[in-house]
Parts: sequence; structure tokens; C-alpha cells
Amino acid sequence: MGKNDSLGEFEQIVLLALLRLQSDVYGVNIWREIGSRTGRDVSIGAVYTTLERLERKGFVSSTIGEPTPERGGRAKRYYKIEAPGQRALDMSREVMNRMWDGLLPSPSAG
Amino acid sequence: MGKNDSLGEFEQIVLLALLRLQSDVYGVNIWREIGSRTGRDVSIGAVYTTLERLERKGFVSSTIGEPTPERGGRAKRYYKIEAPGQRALDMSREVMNRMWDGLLPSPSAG
DNA sequence: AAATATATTCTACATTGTAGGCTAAATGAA
DNA sequence: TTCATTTAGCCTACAATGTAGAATATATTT
Repeated sequence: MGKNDSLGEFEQIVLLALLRLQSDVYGVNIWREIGSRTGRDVSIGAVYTTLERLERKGFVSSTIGEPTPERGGRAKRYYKIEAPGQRALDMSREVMNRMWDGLLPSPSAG
Repeated sequence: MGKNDSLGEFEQIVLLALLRLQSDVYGVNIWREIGSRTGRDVSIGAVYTTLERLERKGFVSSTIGEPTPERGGRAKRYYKIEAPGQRALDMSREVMNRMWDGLLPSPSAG
């Protein structure tokens, strides 16, 4: 069941945060990006859970990296969007654009 | 529990379909509008459930109309968006716009 | 009255959203 | 070499949202 390849809102946000990062695309950074872009302070656990589900669906893939040279800490898991994820994201956007199309110009998008 | 006034994706779609309709803003028409705009054939039950939840949250209000003169059938329940609903919708859009901002223009938006 | 048309409501379950605690793995200090 | 500390990921649990389909209501036409 679930031939559904459409994304929930938070899934879209996670994917977009991931896409935006140029380097060090791992959980904590994705979480930070979401916080700074949206202003919402979601828990990091929420981000990991969502990443895991996206991976199970084949929308992203991940690989464990070398442990950081900084000051200890566990190895990072790096994420990458996959083609189906990109497609689903684009489709989500198109649907919302169609729904908004013609309705009042987005007010003070500041 | 739930200080959350943010909207899920389908909630946004329902609200937008409702906003777009010029007249006869009731369940079946909202459902039709969603179908024709998005191409998704969601069940009408899904639409009603969502409308009910939106109403419970104060995002829309509704009133029962006079029974139709057409060809029988039950009276329609007309919906209207409320200020908090409009605000939540605008906010959802702004968040997504911020997330998309600067990322490549959606490819082949056909 | 029965069939039919139109529309809404109810029931049930799947998926997604979200927080918070727990665990793992690395470094630096004792 | 053990322990505190730092960094990060994983697990558990539950709430909210998504979604289908059956049941119900109410009107008209036959």
C-alpha cells in the first residue's frame, strides 16, 4: 500500500535544507539549516527520524564519514538526495504552485 | 499539546481550493477543485475529514445552506476561511518560499 | 413507497510530525 | 587506561495529519 511518493511538509523542508548545504551535509547541519531558515526550533530527533524515513523510501542515501578531527565525537552520516527524491520534491512544488497560482500575490514575503 | 498552528500539506491544499472557488464553496466542489488542479484523485472523505479538523482549529467556519433545487440531495455545508486560517496559510507559504529561495528554478515545470 | 441523486458524517487505519532520552564513538585530561 | 566531555546519531513513544470507504441523511422523481 502506499504507491504514494508525495512528501509531507516537513519532509520537503528537510530535503530542501539538505539540498542547500554545500558541504558537511549531515544531521546536525541539516537541523541547523532548518532552524535558521524557518525560525522553527524543531528537535534534532525529528530531523533524524525524517531522514531515516526518506532513506527507506529511496529519496535520499547516506554514508558514514571519517570521524571528525575536531574534538572527538561520533562519525557523521552524510546525506545526498536521490533522483526520486528530487522528482518528488519538484512535483510537490508544482502542485503547490498550481494551487497558489492566481491567488493574491504572496503578501510581504519578508 | 499542540501550540502548533502550522498546516500540513493537504490542509494547505484544501484551504487553497476553498479560497479559489468563487461560489458554491462546499465539500463536493472543494473536492472537485482539488482533483482538477492537482491531478490527484483523493477521496472525498479525506476532504471532509480535513475540513472538519480545520474548523475545529478555527481556520475555517461553515454554515448549512438551503437544500438544492436541482435534483434532490442533502443540504450543502458552505465553508469560509477565517483570519487565523489565512494567516497560517500565508506563513506556510513564506516558510516554503524561504526554503526554496535561491535553489535552482524547478526544472522542466511541465 | 422505492429508486435514485447528492451530499455529509462516521470509522478505521496508515503515514508523517515531533520530542526527548539513550547510545556510540571520539578526544583530552587525570 | 580510565573518565569526563564533546559530538553526533539512534530509539521509543505518542500526537497530528492523510486517506479510504462504508454508513447515513435528505431531497427529487417514478
